[in-house]
Amino acid sequence: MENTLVIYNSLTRKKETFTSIHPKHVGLYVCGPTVYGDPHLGHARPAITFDLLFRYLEHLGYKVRYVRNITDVGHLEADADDGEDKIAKKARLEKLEPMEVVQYYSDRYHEFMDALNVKKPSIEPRASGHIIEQLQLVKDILDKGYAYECNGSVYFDVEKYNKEHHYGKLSGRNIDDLLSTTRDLDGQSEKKKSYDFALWKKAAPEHIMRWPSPYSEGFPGWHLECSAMSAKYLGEEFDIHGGGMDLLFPHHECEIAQSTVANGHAPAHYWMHNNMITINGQKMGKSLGNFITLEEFFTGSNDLLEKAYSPMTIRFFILQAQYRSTVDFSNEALQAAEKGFTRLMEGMNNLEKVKPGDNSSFDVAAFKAKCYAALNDDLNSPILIAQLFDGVKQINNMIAGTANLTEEDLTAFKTLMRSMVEDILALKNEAASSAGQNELLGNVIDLMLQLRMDAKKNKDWATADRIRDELQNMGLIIKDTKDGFEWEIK
RNA sequence: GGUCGGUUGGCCGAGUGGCUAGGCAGUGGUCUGCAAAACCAUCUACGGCGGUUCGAAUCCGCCACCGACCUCCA
Repeated sequence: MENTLVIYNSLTRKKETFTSIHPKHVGLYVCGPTVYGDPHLGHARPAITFDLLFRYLEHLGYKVRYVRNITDVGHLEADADDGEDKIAKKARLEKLEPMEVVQYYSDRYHEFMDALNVKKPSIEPRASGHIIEQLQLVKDILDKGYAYECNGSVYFDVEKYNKEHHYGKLSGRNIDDLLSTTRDLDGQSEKKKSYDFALWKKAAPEHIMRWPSPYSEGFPGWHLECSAMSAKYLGEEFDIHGGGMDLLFPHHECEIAQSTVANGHAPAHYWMHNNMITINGQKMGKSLGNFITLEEFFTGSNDLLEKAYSPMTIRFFILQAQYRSTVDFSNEALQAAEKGFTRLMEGMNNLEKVKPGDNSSFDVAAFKAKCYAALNDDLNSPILIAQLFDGVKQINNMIAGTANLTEEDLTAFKTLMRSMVEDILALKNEAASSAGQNELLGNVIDLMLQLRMDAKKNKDWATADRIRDELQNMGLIIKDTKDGFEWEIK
């Protein structure tokens, strides 16, 4: 009877019933953005996926501590052979302080996440603010003998670790396969094995972002921040670790190895990975240069876009696919999502107008059970949305008088629809909010349309049509309804 | 090359061993001074070849194609 949330655990490759370590509390860690570029559609996917999880867990009554980091240090440039920090490189190009770049893109990220109605995490720690914790972790791993120092850099000894643990258990790899498939990278010659990874990296002379350490002036390794910060804020053992599928290997694999050495056990019980957004069947990503930024979506300023798409359209578009499936971008799909979203929002508006009847023509409890069943099955948002469209159909039928609910059932139905749409999927009516921003303008438009109604009553079609056409030319959408009119700003 | 995943109707996208996914588009209808919008109804499907089964798009095998990871990536 109680809600039983089942989530797909990447670690076991199975759907598992979710049980939190501490009753009624959930620790959730999600890999956040690297702030050296404008947020794009790919960033929206994990943010929205785990926002849904965050909201649903809270809805179920859990107290959730949601930690999502900001990576502002550390990652190596793929095409650069100097091992230069990404952020430092961008900073030099733009003649800015690295922290200025970080600040700018962090703000941009937050701005667009707000637009997408993504709830802020409980804690948003920065890698650069946790150098001490990361250095402690390096020392700990060194002391335990699972790392070695070479020319001021410290590397994790994968081979040694693999003797007692399975390095690759998350991503389904084994150490022998890795040997033959790793490429040449900077510092490869310093490492004992190509699959060893850096815990601390000595900074090249031109490197701006650097911190003192017992090993060298340098910066922490690529995967260390998440191990350090998750342990700091959620404990050595926590419930759920999330992130994009592209982080599964090596990033999360390395995290597991580091944390396992430091703490004696693996960090997270459940690992969740959202799939990628594709464009023409290919992953949308920075390295491929085929990404569309969120700003471009919202303004339509990209050649690939036929028009602008609102934040809620993007959110709905992403929620229309289950998080473990790829979503293929196309204008056709976006426009379909836009229309579907509008239909859902109109249904929600109509819900307010529904009057109770003497009996109930459909089963609210069964409908409710279907909604929860969808969410409980590994956050199956597309199924939930399909159910909600059934709800919309019922709303419209009730307005038309071909369906009805008793007062008690109607109250339950309204509560359910609102909590699903507004609280859990976090979709909101954009048209209503934009009109509400300017009361004076709204009143003027209402007056004009009232005059049009009068003209219609007098069969003065010329005046009626003129008012409609001119308002439309100004960018309004005018809709006649049975007993009046509706309008919105396009 | 290794590992993993996918292939559903015009498009997107769920799911399941036999019972309508849903949205968009299309078609028919209702409403309407006209138009738009809205609402109602409705058609087209499960990559190929074998196998298991009373029955498979759903399970198994093979093949084809696509993608992800193996390098920073959401």
